[in-house]
Order: sequence, then C-alpha cells, then structure tokens
Amino acid sequence: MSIKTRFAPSPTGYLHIGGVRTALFSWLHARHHGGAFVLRIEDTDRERSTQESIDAILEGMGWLGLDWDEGPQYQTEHFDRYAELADKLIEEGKAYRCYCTKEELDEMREQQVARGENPGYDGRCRDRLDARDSVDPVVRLRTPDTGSVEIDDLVRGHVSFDNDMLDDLVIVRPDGTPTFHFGVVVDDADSGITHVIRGDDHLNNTARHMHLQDALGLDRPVYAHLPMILGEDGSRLSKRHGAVNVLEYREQGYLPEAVLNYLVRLGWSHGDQEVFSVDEMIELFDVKDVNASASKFNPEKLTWLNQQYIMAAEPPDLIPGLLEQMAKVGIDPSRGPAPQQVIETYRERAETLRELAMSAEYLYADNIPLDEKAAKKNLRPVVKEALTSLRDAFAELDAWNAEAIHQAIQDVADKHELKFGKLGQPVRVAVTGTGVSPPIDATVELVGRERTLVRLEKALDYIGEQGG
RNA sequence: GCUCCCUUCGUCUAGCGGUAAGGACGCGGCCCUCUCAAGGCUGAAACACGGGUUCGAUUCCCGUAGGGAGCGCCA
Repeated sequence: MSIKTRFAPSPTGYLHIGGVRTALFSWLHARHHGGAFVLRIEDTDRERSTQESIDAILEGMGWLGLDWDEGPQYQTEHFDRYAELADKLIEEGKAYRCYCTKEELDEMREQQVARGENPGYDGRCRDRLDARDSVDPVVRLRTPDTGSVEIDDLVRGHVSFDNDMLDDLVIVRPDGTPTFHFGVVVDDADSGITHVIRGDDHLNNTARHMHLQDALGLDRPVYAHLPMILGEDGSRLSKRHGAVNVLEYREQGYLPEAVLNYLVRLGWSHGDQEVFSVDEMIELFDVKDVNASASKFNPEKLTWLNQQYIMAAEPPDLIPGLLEQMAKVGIDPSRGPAPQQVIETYRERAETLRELAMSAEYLYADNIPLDEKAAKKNLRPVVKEALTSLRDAFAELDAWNAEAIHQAIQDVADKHELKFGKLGQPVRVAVTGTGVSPPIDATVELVGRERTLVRLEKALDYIGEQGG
C-alpha cells in the first residue's frame, strides 16, 4: 500500500517552529517512501481561525520547501460529511445528544477532582430520552466503560489506556460544527492517511480517536507520536525563548535549509552526521529512528548551522536574500560593490544574512562613523607618515584590485619599517571605521578608490586633531 | 489530584550486555594570522538514584526522584 501522511495545523496563529518539525517529519516520511503528503487546515474552530494564519502557514511551508501533493484541504468544506456521519452514529446508538450545561459540567468536574478522580464526563445523558428545550445539545461518542485501548506507536512502542479513564468525548458542538477529534478521524480516513505523525501531546487523544474509528467502522492508521520541543529552560517553547514563528527566521536572515537541518536533528539522528542536505534527509530518514524523549531548543546550534550553510552556498543563490536584508537595514545596493562580491568576501564571518548585510554597511555609505576606541588605538602619530604615503600610492595605483592594494601596503610598510599589520590595522580603521573586517586588501578594494582616499584623508585629520 | 510519556556531557545526540562511553553546538587553550572570522589541533564536561536479572550492566526489569503531556463545546 502506498504511504500517505499529512500535516494538519489549525490556523489560529503563526506557523510554530515545533509545528514545522512535525510537518518536516511527516513530509520526510512520505518522501522517503515515495508516498503522498497532504496539507489540511483544521479550521473547525471558527472563532479562532483566521485567514492571516492560513496565509502564514502556506507562506512558511513554501519558504521551507515543504510541498504537498494534496490540499490545502479545509475542514470547513467537509461539514456536510461530518453531519452525515454524526447522524449515523446517533441512529446506531453509538453516539447521543448531551444536554448538560457548562455549569453542570464544571460542578461535576470540581467534585471529581475533590474526590481524587480523573475528571471526565460521567455519562449522565447517555440514556436521557427527553430533550431540554433550554439548551442546544452537543453530540457525544459513547465509549466503552471497560477494557482498554492499545496503541502500537512507531516511536513509543506499545502504549495502553484503560477505557474507564476515557470519557464520552464531544464530537459535535451545539451549533452543529464538529470538534477537532471528529474532524481528524473522519478526514484522515476519507483521504486515506496511512501514517499519522503528530506531537506527543496527542498521545492521549489517540486513544479516543481509536474509539471513534471503531464506532465509525474505520481502519486505523499507524501512529507515530513525536517528542516535544521545549524551550531552553525546559518549559513549553514560547515567545520568551526567542523566535517561535518560522517566518521570523526568514526575517532575521536564516536560510530555510539551515532551519530544516537544525530541526531534523531534534529527536532524530544518523550516526555522527550533523549536516544533511534535504535529499540526504529524505534518503536517510525513518520515523523508527526517532527517539522518544523531548529536546530543548538551542538557538546557538541553529546559528552555527546557518553559518555553515551560508559558507557552503553558491554565492548567486544568496543574492536575493542579501538584497532583502540590505533593504531592511537601509542599504542602497547601487551605491557600492556588487552583492556577489560582498557575499564572497564577507560570508565566512556572518552567521545570518542580516549580519552579512550589516557588516558591509560601510561599503555603501559616503560617511561612516569612526569607532572611538579603535581610532584612539590605531590612528596615532607614528603612522601618520606611512598613511600619507599610502594615500599617495593608492591614488597612483594602476589597477585597483586586492593584489595591487596588498603590494602597495607592503611597499609602504617596508619603506617606513613597519610590519604589515602595523600599517594594515590603521588602514582598516580609517577605511571601515572599525577594527574588524575581512582581509584589508580585499576590504579596500570593495570600499573603492574614491572612498578610500577620502577616508584616509579624514583619518589623517583625526591624527592631526589628536596632537600629531 | 488522576492517566500517559520521558531520563547519556550545559544543549543536540551515538550507543543497542563486555567501549579508554564517541560526535556536534557552546566554553577554555594552542596553531594559523594584517583585525575578525573560517580552519586545524587540543582541554574541561555525561550514563538521575535505589534495588534486582546476569559471570558482567549506560544498555533488560521494578521502584524512587525529576521533567513533560493530557484530563475543554481548543487544536
């Protein structure tokens, strides 16, 4: 049988990084087995579902390259189907209308907790014959009181739940809309999902879903419950742990491949390998290798991977992303060197595209701020003469390239009996305003002759002001 | 409270009865070097605890402790 998996987010917020990992594993499972991947939007909660969320999910999936073969399906389009099946269950006596009010239920739970019991619906409407006019009923599934449900989970192994711990769950709300439980079970069956891969926060629900499947006479899909991703402090991953919205990573200049690579290593591994191309993930991934324990999100490692991907990329592939970041940082790319050159000489010291753009800012500006500390330390009277003759040498240079620039610096340094670095560092500060940059010859080349001469002049003025 | 799940360096993990417990991020040191990176070498750093089973347990079983999830007319 051909394998089919799905990712079924609810559109009640942005696409969460934990959700992405779930999507990735489902997607990889389908791709690895040459099966199909379905995207289904679980929008049965009409109160909280928004179009913005749907857009964010679609955009996030697209950015990451997690493509789907079917969908996006919307559960709101299947309402007739749910209603039909709910009626059938009631007719068959497998479900019933419950007229309890929220107040009644709250009171019931309170008492149960007080008695030290697992709170749950006690089935008081199971045999009710009369309708209550004052309340619109929900529909509940009649679940067995005795026995147990057995789950054979691909990552957890065998898990068993006693039925007396499972109450009669609501499958249809008073307004006729289905609950999540009913929607998933019906849709998974209708679209022929063979493997349900989801977060282990659903492990308890799976037992209930199996009862629903039994009532509906459906075959059960195979389940795989993935461990959670927690924040660095071990609590549930949330905003206070940094970015949890995937699109936020795009904003910050992360590459989608890096995000996927980081995520695939949370709960899954292949020997000692750390870096996986998407093709390698597809080839090597197997849900059976997923481990059962939760993992904590480690931003430093993601950042390291991002840098690895930036360094390994084909420079032209990075141009669109860099231009995006330049725009955000306020750089006009037409006022300096070609982005590709910047990528080639700056990328190994940038952890994100954002950082790459920012580190090249002085290549595109006419006026640059001088870092006071670096200036004080390096722009001193001792190098005034050397800097002056270097300026003259630069002005007369035939070819403006790193090699010629390097030679000029070397010659001037020799003439003034300075080591290369003793001259190079002052030049760096003069030309970039800071003490940090790529090799000075490549940097000067990209700054350009005109700006270099102006900046050297300014540096000489600075030395003069300092009493040189 | 009840049910279910989890437990190897700070973090992600390898291990699948006999290992000097391996790798990666991060951290420290050294090398390279015009700065910063990158890269290379290197150091510190872990089997939660207690019982079993076994000739032998990180590995299998049972407890304890700790952590997580669920207990909705949210998904």
